[in-house]
Amino acid sequence: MWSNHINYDSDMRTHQLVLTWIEKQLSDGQLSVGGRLPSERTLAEQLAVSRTSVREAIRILEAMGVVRAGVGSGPEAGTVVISDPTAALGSALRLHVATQHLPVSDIVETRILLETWAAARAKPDAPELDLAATLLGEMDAVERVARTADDFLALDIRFHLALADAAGNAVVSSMMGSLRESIQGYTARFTANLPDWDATASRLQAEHREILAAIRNDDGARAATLVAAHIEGYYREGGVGRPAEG
Amino acid sequence: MWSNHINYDSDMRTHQLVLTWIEKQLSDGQLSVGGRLPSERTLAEQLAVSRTSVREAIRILEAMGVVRAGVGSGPEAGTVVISDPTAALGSALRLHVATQHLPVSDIVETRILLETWAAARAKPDAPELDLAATLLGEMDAVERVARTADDFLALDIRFHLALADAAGNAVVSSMMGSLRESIQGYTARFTANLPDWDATASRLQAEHREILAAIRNDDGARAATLVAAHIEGYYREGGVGRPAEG
DNA sequence: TAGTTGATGTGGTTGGACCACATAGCCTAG
DNA sequence: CTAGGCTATGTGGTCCAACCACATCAACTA
Repeated sequence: MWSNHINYDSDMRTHQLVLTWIEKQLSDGQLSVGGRLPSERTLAEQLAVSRTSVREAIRILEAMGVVRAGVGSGPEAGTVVISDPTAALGSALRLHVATQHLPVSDIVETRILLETWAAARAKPDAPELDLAATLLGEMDAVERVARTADDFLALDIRFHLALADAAGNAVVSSMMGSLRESIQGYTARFTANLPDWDATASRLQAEHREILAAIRNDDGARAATLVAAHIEGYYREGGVGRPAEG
Repeated sequence: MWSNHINYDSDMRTHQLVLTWIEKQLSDGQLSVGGRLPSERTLAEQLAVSRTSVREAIRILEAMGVVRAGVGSGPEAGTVVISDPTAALGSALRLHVATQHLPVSDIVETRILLETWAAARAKPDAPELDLAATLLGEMDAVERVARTADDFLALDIRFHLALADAAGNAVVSSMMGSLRESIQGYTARFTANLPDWDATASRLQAEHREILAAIRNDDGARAATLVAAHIEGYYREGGVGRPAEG
């Protein structure tokens, strides 16, 4: 029933045939990250389909973050296999938020779930924590010099992603990134309306340091608690998107 | 007519322009689930692009689970807006697993995380639990009559998804579904090799009933513990350890 | 009245053409 | 001999004009 057998004579749409062929190349290891697909014209000829169908398949893979297409010649050109799961998940989540079928509150709630788990699981000596510490310093610098929320938030996102990465689970990392991306505009919108950004930034930084310290002390439970409070507090301060009572 | 304020950056690829236009229609509520897009030819003319570019955009939306394209005439034809986030996330995860950049162990781990949370959060009177109970009965019937692992597993998946749905978080539900889909072939592969399927099925059913009972008793903590043991035990029985990482 | 048949409109597919781009390599001026 | 410019080549990006299979509906026919 779940056989991996490919029926090339079925009523499958042409671009799906191409898609299946490429996915099989990936599964079999004949194509891997960094590798390049045959040119669109070559692929069309090999699979006996039109270039249009090949392009539709490639467009899907591009949207999924599996390939990157580049014009011209040289190493940057052609269609090359990459691996950017966050792009695909983020686009999908953003689109479905647009259809009103994915409440922002559910996204925030899921983010808390994943990030809390990551904080609890992160090892005190994870190298990603060094990056997180560096980012904290940069946020301090931004606060002293420019005091712009945008720059601070960009670093804040990278800090939280670094914490998630420290848990060592690629799926959780990707999902975290995509969740952030899908509500990025939403977050920035009410951040701009905060009454006292400097105070907020200072508080966020203090909380960041507490979280990092807890992880460094191997106190996963405390780190998780702090992370949950940190995120919930931030969104509550914006006066929006409070997840259901819990 | 379409006096939107989209930034028509000249460096944007044509299909992305179409994508942006459609996404804006969704955000503005001028397009919603159940609604139909203009025909490909009409859309091409309105946006002053080729039908090819329109089709590439639609192909992406289709892969993202945002639209469904149907030929012919009538209510089932045309390109209609749907909302199937699971399809997009599942395809993306499956593709990236194929590129060896998302370890199956990470997916299983994430599944345990999400499903444990869902079990702990599900309300005892959630209507989805009735469906879960019905599915348990059907699994019993399958076991008595046919004893095929495939049919049983199909119901098993629906049971677990029902539990996830009971938590009332659409993002978690979608992610759960996509995680299952992405490792479906993987799961079925070693299930076929289990030494005594009947015994395994009976044990799984007993555990299912325990989990459901715990949720009905409003004992979220116990339900979560049972779910974690249930999933971990299943994958362990299949002789699947954590894939070597390095 | 019941069945057939054609018109209409949908997405699906194809081949060909042209464009912008980026490299590699030849080729000329100095 | 070198440095610069120019051309050949190959890539993806875009567009067009067909044709197909399909599904409905309305007009027509027995």
